[in-house]
Amino acid sequence: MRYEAITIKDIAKALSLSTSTVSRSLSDSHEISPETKQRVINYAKENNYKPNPIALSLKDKRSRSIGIVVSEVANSFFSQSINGIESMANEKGYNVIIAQSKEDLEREISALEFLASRSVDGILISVSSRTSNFDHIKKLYDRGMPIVSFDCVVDFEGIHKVIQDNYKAAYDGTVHLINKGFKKIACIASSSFLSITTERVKGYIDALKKYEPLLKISDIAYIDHGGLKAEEIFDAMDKLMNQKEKPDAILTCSDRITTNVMRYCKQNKIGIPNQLGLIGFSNLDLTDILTPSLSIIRQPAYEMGRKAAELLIKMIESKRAITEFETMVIPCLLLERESCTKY
Amino acid sequence: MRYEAITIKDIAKALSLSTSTVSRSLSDSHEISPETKQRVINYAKENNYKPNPIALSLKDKRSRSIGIVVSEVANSFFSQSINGIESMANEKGYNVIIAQSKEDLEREISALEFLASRSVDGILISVSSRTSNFDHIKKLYDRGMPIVSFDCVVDFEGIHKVIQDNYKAAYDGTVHLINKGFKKIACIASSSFLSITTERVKGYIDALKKYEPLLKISDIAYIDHGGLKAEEIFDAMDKLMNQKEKPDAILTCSDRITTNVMRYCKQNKIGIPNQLGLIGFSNLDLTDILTPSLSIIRQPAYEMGRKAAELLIKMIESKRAITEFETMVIPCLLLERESCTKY
DNA sequence: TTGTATGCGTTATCAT
DNA sequence: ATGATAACGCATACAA
Repeated sequence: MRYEAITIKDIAKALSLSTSTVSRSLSDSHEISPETKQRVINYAKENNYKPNPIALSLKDKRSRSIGIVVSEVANSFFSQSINGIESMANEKGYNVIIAQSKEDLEREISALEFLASRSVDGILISVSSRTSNFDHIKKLYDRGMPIVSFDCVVDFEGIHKVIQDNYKAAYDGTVHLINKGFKKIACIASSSFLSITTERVKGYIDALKKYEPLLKISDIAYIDHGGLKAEEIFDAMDKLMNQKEKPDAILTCSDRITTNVMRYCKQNKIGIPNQLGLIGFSNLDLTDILTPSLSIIRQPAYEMGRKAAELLIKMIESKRAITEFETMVIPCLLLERESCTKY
Repeated sequence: MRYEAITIKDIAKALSLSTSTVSRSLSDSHEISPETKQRVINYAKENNYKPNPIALSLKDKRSRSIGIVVSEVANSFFSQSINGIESMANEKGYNVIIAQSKEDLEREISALEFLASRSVDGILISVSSRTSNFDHIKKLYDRGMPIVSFDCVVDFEGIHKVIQDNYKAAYDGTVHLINKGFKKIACIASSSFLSITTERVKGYIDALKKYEPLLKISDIAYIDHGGLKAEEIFDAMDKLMNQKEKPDAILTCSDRITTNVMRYCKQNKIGIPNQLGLIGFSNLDLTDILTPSLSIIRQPAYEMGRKAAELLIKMIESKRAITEFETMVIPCLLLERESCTKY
């Protein structure tokens, strides 16, 4: 025996009114007599009337819900993003439906279809690290679905993007290592076709160039599948560390890469920073105390989530694209070892 | 210009059929001629027809979505739980709507109302650490909403619960410290009225009792507000460590407590385990390499999420409570320092 | 000021 | 084998 919510019809019957009178009373229409209005409102309140959102959705052709597609919920960056998205959505009266791509293109496509067929009003997506072709997203976008892309962004004409200041963060991080006296700085990044990768790598290279005479050649390794498997990252480290001229420091360009490089160093008894300098993108709680010397680039996950959700809802409610800008850039936070304790 | 999905009506018009014929063809009714059926199916496929889930929801009075209420999405335990919930829900054709209580009773109540009014078919909840009264949940439950409680569970007659083996994990963890030779083991736990707290503390005390002659008196500190603020945990540590007879080891009974005790030790240069033994509940990635001696109790977040979702969906689809059992207990995993590298 | 009728997309129950 | 109609809950254009 499932709970049956009270409807407008029930109220109408109880008060011997028509449904339209009840409906109008509840929406505080001025064309209803004060007494009737009060009677209805009182009865509704007493019986805890709540409009059925599904009926409203059917009528209005909108569900007041937004979909999120990320590769993995159980990832500190994304869970913090979702936190931001949820808080903004909640403020605006939307709810949030989650789907995971698990770093897999097929699953990403079906997640999008799933959300679209669930009639969300709009979608926030950070593409998987295996997504090099954006046709499935463009198709949906072209059919009119409001979409905002964040972090691992999609790149085609017109779509709105919310990103971190990847270039600057990587540049500053590299300079930080240089200032600490490291001479041969390597870089480990994600899939080479992701914009976050190319931007971060560019920041890294530009920093090296600027200080070129001081430095040995650069060394970049790419990890292709989101670094879901630790081994791929360990292999990259093996390769880097077994060279004749091995690096004395590393810039790690994703949460998972940072974590697993630390794990690698631990297992192979490579001291940080005595034997190897390290600065990495990471949103994991605890990285701040991991070693006395680790510096971290915190990604503005929460803020990005809020901004992306705000933008998406604006698009939904204006019923067409916002034209003011296309890409919103949010700065990262460089936590140097000294300031880590403030966290 | 929003994308308008094709409807049964459109198909009917295009093929000069009635909506009922189209509907029946699509549901593969035997009372439709094979030719007509094929024509409809082909047309539907070509035009990418998808039934409108909102219309179905209105008709069937079910939305094929389940709500989740947790204190905080950006928490490794809960994001892993959500991962499990999402994967199970996805398999069963449900989607997942998320709401956060932020460790606040008011927000928990409104989150529940929000979900109920959004017509989810059922709710998974882990109550906030400020929730000592379960009336708001019982009310919803008594009105017929299927609810499964997990982790921080609700306790009233009849409600299904999915929990960790809190007692055993705390017991084993304490014994682990005893076996390592620690003599005065303190315990820091969450709100004293939460079942996870009482169970864990009981495990801790029973372990101490068993080895009593060897050990000094026990020492328990409770952290009341989910440990959202690090200071509360730092204060508890100050108090513990400034006693005449300070502990030589600590059992930390939540993710956040474990993290912040580590942070406290780092800041106060307390070596683990030389100056202080430590074993703690934690699902944070990286804790495994934090110090060479840290042992961890991993909570089965993903599995709990899957089990809880499975149970909830079973309740929803059977349209009444499952009567076989009430509480499902899932074991934790004790990761001792040696085995941590296997993680 | 209030009531009646219609439509949102779908399926079930009647007809035919 | 197919079509017409009602119903799910709500809002609104149209009548009265």
